[in-house]
Amino acid sequence: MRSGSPSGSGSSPIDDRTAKARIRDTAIECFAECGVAGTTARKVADMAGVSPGLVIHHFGSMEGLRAACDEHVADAIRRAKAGAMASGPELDVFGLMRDTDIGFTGSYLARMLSDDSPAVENLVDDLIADAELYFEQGVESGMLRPSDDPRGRAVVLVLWSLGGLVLHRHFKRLLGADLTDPDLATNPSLMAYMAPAYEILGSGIFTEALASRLRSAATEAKETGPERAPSTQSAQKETR
Amino acid sequence: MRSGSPSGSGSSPIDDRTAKARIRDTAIECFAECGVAGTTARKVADMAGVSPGLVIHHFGSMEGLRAACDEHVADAIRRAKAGAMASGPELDVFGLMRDTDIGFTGSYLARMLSDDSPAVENLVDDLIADAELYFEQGVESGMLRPSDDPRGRAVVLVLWSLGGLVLHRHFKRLLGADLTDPDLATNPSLMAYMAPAYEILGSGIFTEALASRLRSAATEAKETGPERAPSTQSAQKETR
DNA sequence: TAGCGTATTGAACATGCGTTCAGGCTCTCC
DNA sequence: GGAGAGCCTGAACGCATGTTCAATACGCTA
Repeated sequence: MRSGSPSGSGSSPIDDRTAKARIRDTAIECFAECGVAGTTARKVADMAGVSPGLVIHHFGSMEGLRAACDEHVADAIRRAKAGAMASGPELDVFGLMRDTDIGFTGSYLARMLSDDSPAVENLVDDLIADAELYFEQGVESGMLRPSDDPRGRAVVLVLWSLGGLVLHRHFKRLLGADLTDPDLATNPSLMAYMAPAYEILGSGIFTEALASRLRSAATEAKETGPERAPSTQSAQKETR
Repeated sequence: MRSGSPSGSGSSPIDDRTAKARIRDTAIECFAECGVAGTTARKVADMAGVSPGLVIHHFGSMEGLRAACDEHVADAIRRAKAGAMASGPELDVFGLMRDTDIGFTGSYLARMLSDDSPAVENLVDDLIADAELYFEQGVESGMLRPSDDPRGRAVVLVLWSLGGLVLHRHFKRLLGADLTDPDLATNPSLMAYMAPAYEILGSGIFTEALASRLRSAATEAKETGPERAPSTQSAQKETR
């Protein structure tokens, strides 16, 4: 097997990555496609063309490999976002992966978001902080409506978007839109998702009649005191 | 160990479930808490107070157990929804779990949604069909705005909601709202999630200025022809 | 009471896993 | 040229897993 040493002459245009980098990239692909449980050291080793022992030698354990992948993907997304931010703020969070050039970033993130991982937690926190900033700028420039709870709105919108990414299989099945497509930016099928999403974000779904009813119910609930803690839903369920 | 036969006199108020039912319920709890990978036949058997062999004897294999749990949870949700529908349609999809009295339904669903499972797929399809119906009724009664794409809107809203359920750990961490709380209906902390959600669904987040800009960009894109396939985002990214 | 079928056990099996380790290979530097 | 360091292999180990199976306990029917 070829050594793939980075100190080589560079005459080989095929694959000049370190074996360690190759293992990491392969693992990201494998985690994204098979999930954490379906990814074994032997499978990664086979796909990367190395021995199982080398996987452990470079990353200490499978947990270490997983952590390295988390960090690498989080960094890639952060870099992409930083680049996007430098060239102008964005108003939406749906195009998170747009500028990330690593193909499996979306699928990988989709897998990892539902697990517990410090790196992913930090990434989510960053995305929300960024979104809150974007939204603030959007409000100032008159593009976005102000919110009673800017942070809450950012959290809900980012997590809805990321949740949609996690459920990308269902979106693909139901709308034909693949949110993890590496060529996200140029994929026309994405419109099946974006159009309804922008409709909702554009004007909401409630009519003014219902919205005012909900508002009055909420204020009423506040005045009655929080100990009754009636959910907003109760306003809709008065027929029951 | 006690037999737990269902043909008993019924004098034992402790647990009159069949061993098979006990295994299934325990497995749902275990799948919900530890995920598919973390759930082993021995662990389920221990928690249910039976031998590992009995788990396989009743369900054929771990895959069979998983399928039985899927079906059971899907049925429970469907039953709850049917009951709710009989007493009046609901306008939102956030209270999906509200009437489901089995504590781990929410957590279980959150785990299973991101995997592939025919039972869960059917359930999602049903939820979306129901939501589309609810929305239609809401439009007719003047509560909801009509949509250019009613099905697309239903798909996006249901999957955003379910995606939020999958990411419940992040919601809990960031807003303190636990979407998988068995006592969802009476949980006041849920407001931290519901308030921003209703704000977004109430009036959207775009101002009329941006909305009209997006609309004109979309029609322009349609007229230019689909072969260029510019995404809606391009309207926002003209500074880049 | 005898017989039968189901429920249940606990020991066993094969498999695949993560991980370890002794050793070979290939560079680099003295 | 020789020594050393790092990369890498492949066989091995111990372990946990899903599953099988013979044997036992129980409850119902005749």
